[in-house]
Amino acid sequence: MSGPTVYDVATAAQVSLATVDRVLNNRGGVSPTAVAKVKAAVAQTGYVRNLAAANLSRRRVYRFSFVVPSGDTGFVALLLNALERERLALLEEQILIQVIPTRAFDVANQVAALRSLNCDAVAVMASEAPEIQEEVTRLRAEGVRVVTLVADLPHSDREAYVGLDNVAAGRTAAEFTGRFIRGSGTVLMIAGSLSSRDHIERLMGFRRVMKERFAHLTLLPAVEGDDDAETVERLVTSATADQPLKGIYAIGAGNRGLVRAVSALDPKPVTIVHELTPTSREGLRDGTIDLVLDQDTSAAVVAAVRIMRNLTEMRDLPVDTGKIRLNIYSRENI
Amino acid sequence: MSGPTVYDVATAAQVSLATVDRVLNNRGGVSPTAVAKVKAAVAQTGYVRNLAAANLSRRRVYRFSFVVPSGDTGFVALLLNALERERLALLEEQILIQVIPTRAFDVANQVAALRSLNCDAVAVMASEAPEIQEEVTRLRAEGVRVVTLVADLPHSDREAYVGLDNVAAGRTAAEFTGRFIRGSGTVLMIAGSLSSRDHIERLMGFRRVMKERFAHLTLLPAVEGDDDAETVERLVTSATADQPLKGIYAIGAGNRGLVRAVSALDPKPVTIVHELTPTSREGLRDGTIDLVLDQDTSAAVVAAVRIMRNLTEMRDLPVDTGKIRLNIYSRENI
DNA sequence: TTGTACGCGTTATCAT
DNA sequence: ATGATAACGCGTACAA
Repeated sequence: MSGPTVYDVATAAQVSLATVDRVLNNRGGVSPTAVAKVKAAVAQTGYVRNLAAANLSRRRVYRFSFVVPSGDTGFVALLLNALERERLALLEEQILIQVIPTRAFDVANQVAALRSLNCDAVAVMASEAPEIQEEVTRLRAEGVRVVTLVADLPHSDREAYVGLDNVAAGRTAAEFTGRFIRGSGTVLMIAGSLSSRDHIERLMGFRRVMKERFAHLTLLPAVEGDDDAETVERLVTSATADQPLKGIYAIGAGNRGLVRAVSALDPKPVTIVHELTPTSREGLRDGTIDLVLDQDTSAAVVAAVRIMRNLTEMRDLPVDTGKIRLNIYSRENI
Repeated sequence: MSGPTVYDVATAAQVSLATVDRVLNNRGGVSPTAVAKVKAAVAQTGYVRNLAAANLSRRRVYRFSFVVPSGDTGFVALLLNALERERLALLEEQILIQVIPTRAFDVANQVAALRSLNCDAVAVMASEAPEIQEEVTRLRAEGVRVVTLVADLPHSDREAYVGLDNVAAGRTAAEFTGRFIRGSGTVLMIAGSLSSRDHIERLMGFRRVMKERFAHLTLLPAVEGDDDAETVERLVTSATADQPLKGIYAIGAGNRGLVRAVSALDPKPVTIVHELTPTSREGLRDGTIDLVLDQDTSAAVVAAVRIMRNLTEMRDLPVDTGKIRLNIYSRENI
């Protein structure tokens, strides 16, 4: 009923189970003729390996760590939630995940977190600092597979990146900003930090499309909001003191402050932000925010785990893609 | 190393393996005291079931069918591709999927397909005809679990629907149409068929938001394009003969014809279509199409399978949601 | 280079 | 109502 097994393959190939196994998992040490016989038998019987049985038998336990900034609001909160939601289901598949919170922007702390690791693979969300890159190479040298999460470390030894194509995200933001704005005017870009790679990439994409397709709009120099509500609020308020704003692209966190500032403006600027949090959702609903560009945190977690599993399993091979789809939310589709 | 097993639970609870199993999978026929003991033991030991072992042991083979219109272009082609892509991975989890192609709009043919079924569950994408609804009730009576795919049959005995929230899709289309269009003017809506529920729902949502938020735009009566390129092309051309169009919302298939017609127009109307196919992707790239609303076919297949498995497994219980996320594609994020 | 035999954790089939 | 025990299909020592 349930398909041919290794045993069937063995009989068909006239060899033993062990030989079949060696061929199937190409462990070597098998005569060419035996290899051929087994391969023929596999083809003939239509054998497909039973994953459940395989996993059970070798009872491997995967130990994966997630090193992410702590935080109980905004995007990281969503990420941590997603992690907790997935935890049990993953446990049933013998995947143990450990979440190691770090302090955002505190490189020493993040390095310490990476140092204390004891796992098969790790997903890191950290600043792009030399110390951290070094830590990554060290981990890799020790045989730990590492993937970056949300913010890439492209010049490190990381083997995969899971997250948005941030340049594309910026381009998309620009496209909608440009198409939503009536007439000409000025646009403000607020990054969280200008030394954070993902933010810089978003800025790049945004600027480029603005220049290519919406040259009638003026871009103010990008400012840093420190991912902090108060700072963001202040920046918006002071920018509007000089001239009216037609558009705002908020690249980082601190949307609570943004919403406060924007709702006080009379011709409301077209406002596009990142990450679908309770705050941005509310902003969408009441019209303060026009569009939310979101990266699905559950999808990110799932993708990261899948890549880490493939990595620790096949030692490398299939280059799994970690691109997370950019979700666009507007008032009508939240 | 790899966590407590049923055996550990049994010892801790001072009962046999069989009793533990009965409690864990609530099969009944266990004394309340035993139930309590087992539950306590589970909590105390921190037992988590090993999925691989479970799957292996019950070696159930799930037989799922997908009844979908045949077609080698457009949306169904994407769906069929997704099905083929998933097939192998699903096989490894003892899930056998069979795809049964039908002729679109040919009710007799679809009924025949449903009649010939031999499986545990089926995902149907079919017209909303009484004969089909009847067939669904018959299947259900025979113990086959049925879910609808992409197009719902809400008044049938189907147990779940996997697909878009079509009203929300229509609302979203309207929002972007309204925001992209400059000034006032008229908008054309082309459905595939006005007796197809998903299309009607999209129309509803579109009309409602247009009326609520963009009353300065005039809606032409919806026309039927029969999901056919030639027809769609003709409709667009004849509509523009009467007046210039500011916007087009194409709800069904036939985008090749749409692209041909639109690219001949000089002030190009804002054009929003459904499903990311090679044609619509190309339209996005060359500017003929402004936005593509897409439902991820892989996601739909995965969701359908998950629901069918849960359905055939737990006889009902967890009301799994089959809502597929609406993906919005523009020129900058394809 | 090849083969044998046991164990993985769960479910299911028998008895009791 | 409860318990013992045999599969399930694969990986892997260990033996030959």
